Amino acid sequence: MAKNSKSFDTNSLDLVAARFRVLGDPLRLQLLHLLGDGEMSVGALVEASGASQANVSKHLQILLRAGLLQRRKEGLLAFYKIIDPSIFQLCDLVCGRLSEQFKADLSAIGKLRHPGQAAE
Amino acid sequence: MAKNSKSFDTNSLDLVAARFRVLGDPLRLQLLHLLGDGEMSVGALVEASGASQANVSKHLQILLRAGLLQRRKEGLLAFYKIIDPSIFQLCDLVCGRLSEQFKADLSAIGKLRHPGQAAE
DNA sequence: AGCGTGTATGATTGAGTAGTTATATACTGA
DNA sequence: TCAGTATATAACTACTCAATCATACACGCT
Repeated sequence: MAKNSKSFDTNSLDLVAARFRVLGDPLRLQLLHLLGDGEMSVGALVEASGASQANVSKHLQILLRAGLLQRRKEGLLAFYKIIDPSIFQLCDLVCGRLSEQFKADLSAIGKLRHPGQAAE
Repeated sequence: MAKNSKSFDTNSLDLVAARFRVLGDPLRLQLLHLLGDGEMSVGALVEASGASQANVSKHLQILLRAGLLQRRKEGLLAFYKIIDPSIFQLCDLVCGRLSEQFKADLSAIGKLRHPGQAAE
């Protein structure tokens, strides 16, 4: 019998957390977004992102090893593309939630100016 | 006119990445999962998670400041609860994707043992 | 072969942060 | 008031990791 009643073991939590951490970098999100329109070469991603070649390449490896990207070599060029576009659902969920929070925060700030009978 | 054609400015990417990073820690995911069944006190979370009181409290502050949790004080106790259960959709998406990848990896390993004309 | 281009990678540095320990704060009850 | 309990926080350590620089690797060309 398990010592506690958690329905997830530590290992699963680590895996999910690691996946979230892969998405937790602005440059990686930008690369994913750029690849949303289709396959691109490293050079094209470097130019479009404005980041250094070494840095772009390194982040592409991280996304590749995470199983989010696919790599195809053609002559000198390496083309990357998104394997499963469902990641964008993740980003959309986060974006939607963030903008909701912003709206709520703005509303809260508004209320601060009318501290009337705030029944909180 | 924007200098480039990216549809996201750097700031939005930072915000989304920061939100993903909040979810990128196993203990925070565990706390969120525990809170999935409803409001809990810090002490209860400490016991259920097995982590130290200081650590649990710190991670709760992170989730609180991120706008994922709500806090209610009752006497000595502090109760936390999830504001928007839609975060679990995020976790579900990630879990689903991860298990798909595992299945694919297993299948790939299987193919290694029959390098012949493996027709999947 | 050597040269040039595109991409990957090792070494290093610096920033961020998870965990611990100890302490501070807030509340309850005697 | 003081003692005790629940929670938050400060100081510290150790680790992770993003960015840069330099270099290695892979491929096409002449």
